[in-house]
Amino acid sequence: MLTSELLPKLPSVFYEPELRNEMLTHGKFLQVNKGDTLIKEGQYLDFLPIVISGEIRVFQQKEDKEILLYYVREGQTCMMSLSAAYFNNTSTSYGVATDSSEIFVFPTSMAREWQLKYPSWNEFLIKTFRSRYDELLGAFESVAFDSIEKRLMTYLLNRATQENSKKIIISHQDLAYELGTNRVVVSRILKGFEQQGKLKLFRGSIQLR
Amino acid sequence: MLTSELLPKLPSVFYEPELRNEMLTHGKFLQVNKGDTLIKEGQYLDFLPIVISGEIRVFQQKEDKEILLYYVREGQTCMMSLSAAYFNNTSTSYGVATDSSEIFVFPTSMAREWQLKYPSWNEFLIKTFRSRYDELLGAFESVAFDSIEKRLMTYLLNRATQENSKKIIISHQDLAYELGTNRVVVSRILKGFEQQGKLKLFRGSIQLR
DNA sequence: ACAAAACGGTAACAAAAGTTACATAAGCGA
DNA sequence: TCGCTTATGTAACTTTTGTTACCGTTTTGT
Repeated sequence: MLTSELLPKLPSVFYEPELRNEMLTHGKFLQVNKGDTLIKEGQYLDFLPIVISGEIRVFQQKEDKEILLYYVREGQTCMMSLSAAYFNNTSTSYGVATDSSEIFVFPTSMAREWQLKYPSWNEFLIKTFRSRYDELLGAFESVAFDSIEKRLMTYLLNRATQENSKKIIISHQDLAYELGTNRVVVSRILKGFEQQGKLKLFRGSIQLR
Repeated sequence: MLTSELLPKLPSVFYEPELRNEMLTHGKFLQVNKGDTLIKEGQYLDFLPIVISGEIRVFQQKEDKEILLYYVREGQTCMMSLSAAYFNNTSTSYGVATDSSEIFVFPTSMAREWQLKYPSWNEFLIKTFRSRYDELLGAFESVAFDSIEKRLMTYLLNRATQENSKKIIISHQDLAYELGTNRVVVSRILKGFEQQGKLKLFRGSIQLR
């Protein structure tokens, strides 16, 4: 239902009142808990989610190895859902909430309709495709060209920037998951960084300097 | 100029006569030679190319290492051009003709206009985004999860399928470039495949069984 | 025909990353 | 508090991949 208190919650991209009304009519807000799986490989997606608050971690998985693709944050939607929306494909990635998050979902069938009706929605779609593509390309380059040592430092610096804090709260094991490598490898490299004075290690966190 | 002999040359995606007319009015056909570089990293793109015949190889490069992203073939356009068309970005990939090819180019400024005017063009754009994304994701997975041995075999099998021939004409050095590795590594693995009876090696070509 | 370039084989070694194993310490729940 | 789980440290070893060097053969350009 369209109420004045819900309206402000949709990202400002959707500035056209008419589009906002349609979104609120056809979609709904959902609360997801930390650790909830929103998208699984092979899953058929009939809804399209926009993140209102919180964060969704999107990654690839194969056997027991996983590797980070990107995060979906406030006002963004995810690529797999989008493309599934257009081609009735199933997802090939996983999406898990890293925090308790609020998302807004609506039927994929609306996405195409709106694209023709609302230039702002169309713009949003193209922008999403583009930025997700760029992020994936970045991840690709990093995996294809960089050593694990470099990827690890890049990850830490990105987190620090993103969270605006030099203290990064994560275990070595989880770092290994993010990079698609092994805990022992991560511990080894981190210890090296510490000895070079680049950071300080604590149980469960890393202090960058 | 719009002539009846040129009309059939545009891919059938653009079935709307009006769109075809516009394309032919604003764009032109270009002949490129084998080895010509169409797109360079950092290059500003003010045209959007559609491949009519031949093949464009799109890859990433960093220092002296390069690695294949995908090929642009008949009726397709490339992601970097597309996204550059929409956001005035420069390219971060390279595009080189693997054969003498014919491409159709038109100003990027038209792409946005047409998107609102012609559903078929819009469809083409979204489809391109989607399929390029999928291809990139495939390349990512392969680099992230597979050994070079597996990637090499996958590459050969793909080529065989694509060209509908079990004889693949390529040197070890060029195979190494495609996979972003070293010639000696490729020779070593290929020799192993040969000893396992999976293929037969010739100078400049590989015969799959 | 001749020299130069391209192609492939292979050895020997180096570096990067993954694996196994075991140890200590910190936190946590009953 | 006690026992279990999680987090980390580290050694020793293996596997994978990359590097350098050198060889002979084939192809190509002039």
